Amino acid sequence: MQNPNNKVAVRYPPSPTGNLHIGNIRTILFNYLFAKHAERLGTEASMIMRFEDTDKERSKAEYEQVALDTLDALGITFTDGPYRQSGRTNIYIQAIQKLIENNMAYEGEKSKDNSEDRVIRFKNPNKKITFTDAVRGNITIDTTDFGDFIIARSFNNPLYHLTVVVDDIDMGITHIIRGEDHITSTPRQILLIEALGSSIPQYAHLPLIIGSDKKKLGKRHGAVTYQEFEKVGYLPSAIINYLALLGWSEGNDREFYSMEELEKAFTLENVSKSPAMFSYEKLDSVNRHYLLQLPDTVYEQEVQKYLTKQIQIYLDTTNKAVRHTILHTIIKDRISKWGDVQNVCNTELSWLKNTNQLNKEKIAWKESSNEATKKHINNLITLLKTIPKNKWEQVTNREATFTIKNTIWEYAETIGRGEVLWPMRYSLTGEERSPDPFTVAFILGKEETIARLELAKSLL
RNA sequence: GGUCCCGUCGUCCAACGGUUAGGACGCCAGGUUUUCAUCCUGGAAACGGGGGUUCGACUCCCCCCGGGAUCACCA
Repeated sequence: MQNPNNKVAVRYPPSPTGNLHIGNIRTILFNYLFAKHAERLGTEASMIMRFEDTDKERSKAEYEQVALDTLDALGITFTDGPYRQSGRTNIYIQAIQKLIENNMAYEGEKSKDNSEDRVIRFKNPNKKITFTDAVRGNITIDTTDFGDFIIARSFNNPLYHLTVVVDDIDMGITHIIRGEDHITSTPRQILLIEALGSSIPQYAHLPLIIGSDKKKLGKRHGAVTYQEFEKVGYLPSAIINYLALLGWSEGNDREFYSMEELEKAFTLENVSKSPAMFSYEKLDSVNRHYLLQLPDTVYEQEVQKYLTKQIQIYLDTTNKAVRHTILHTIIKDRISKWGDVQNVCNTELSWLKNTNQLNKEKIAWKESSNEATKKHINNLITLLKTIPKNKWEQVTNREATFTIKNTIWEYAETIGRGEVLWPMRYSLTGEERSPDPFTVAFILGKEETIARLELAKSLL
């Protein structure tokens, strides 16, 4: 653990060459959690936002804003920045000059493109570097293989390895927490740090998030940027919770954590070493958990944004109890994320608009005869007619559903539930799958329910 | 191919020398007011292989095998 008097500084260094994807976010999240955890223990912690945009060809300002918005949406904050490497060229030039003066770097042969620039190479001392990784322990790599690697295209065109090192030193970064894909480049950065006369920070290399093919998660694995997840309708709390558990656990079987709880529990020691496969199914299930915990008012407000136009219009014309039943009982039971709402509207609620054609063959239950079914429907009509209209259309709660059920139940039990209930449900919806017949009848109202039953009866 | 990293159910994580190897997702079965969904209960499902060390190894060591990352004038 950190000494309370120590400072801790981490950085979020995306390069704005595309939207933040799930791997970037997980790395940033772990940096954030590490810093916050230290802070809770009394250590002064700073999180530095830094855009690494030295690749002028691919970097775009719009991506920076999207990245900032993404972190904001997820509740991941930073204390310094955002900095931009493109605006810090002078610092890099100074570093390059210092290296050249100290005979640790030199101008190499002419750049291979058409410019007049001469590349700057680092004079590799060719030695073995051992560093301690907070996740994996000691790692030793011989830097001889790297040769005199290039650190800048020209004096005012520094390259990645130089800029990260200079920035990390300049910004006082104490902990570099990044993806496992950076392990091999760590020694060459350490070489640079030593040449610049600074001390080596603590490293922690996180296991990669992989796709179902076990390869590093990327575009070809489908939706991987936050924007895509947002569009499909995942909750930030679910994404955070799921991502935190991809490559980390408290050491027990706990499954759910709020951001605050993560801040309290997170330690680098509990980060796992092996890669983690991303599972949309598991994310769905975590998301459903959080969806169910939303307060009714919040849920209703959000779910409306995803309703189909027809359902929205329908809900505007109906009473409170029906509206509540559709939103909370029918839809909520069938979605794990907002993006599922539309599909439920189109399938499980298709019967609301009364355009479903009844297939005569499907009205009767299994081996049941049309004749018997016709009789049951007729009896149902008789029973249902005994329910007063005002009782059917209870506006305060779903009591009407139970009234309908109670009225029919004894008959259904006597004859056989399937024999009676299937024809009723099918006649009302014209669908092989739908909510239960009592709920459907309640929503449809007395007149419509009886009309549909009469229609089905006439077909038999 | 060189170098480096990793290796517990299909997947995500537990068990850090002694457990019937545990939880979750998914899957299967049964149940809960007919169907679908929800919910409940139950079930199948793993220590990559071989040597050691030890009274005792998933846990420690070595070898093999397997998977991945990285080897840019990208970051």
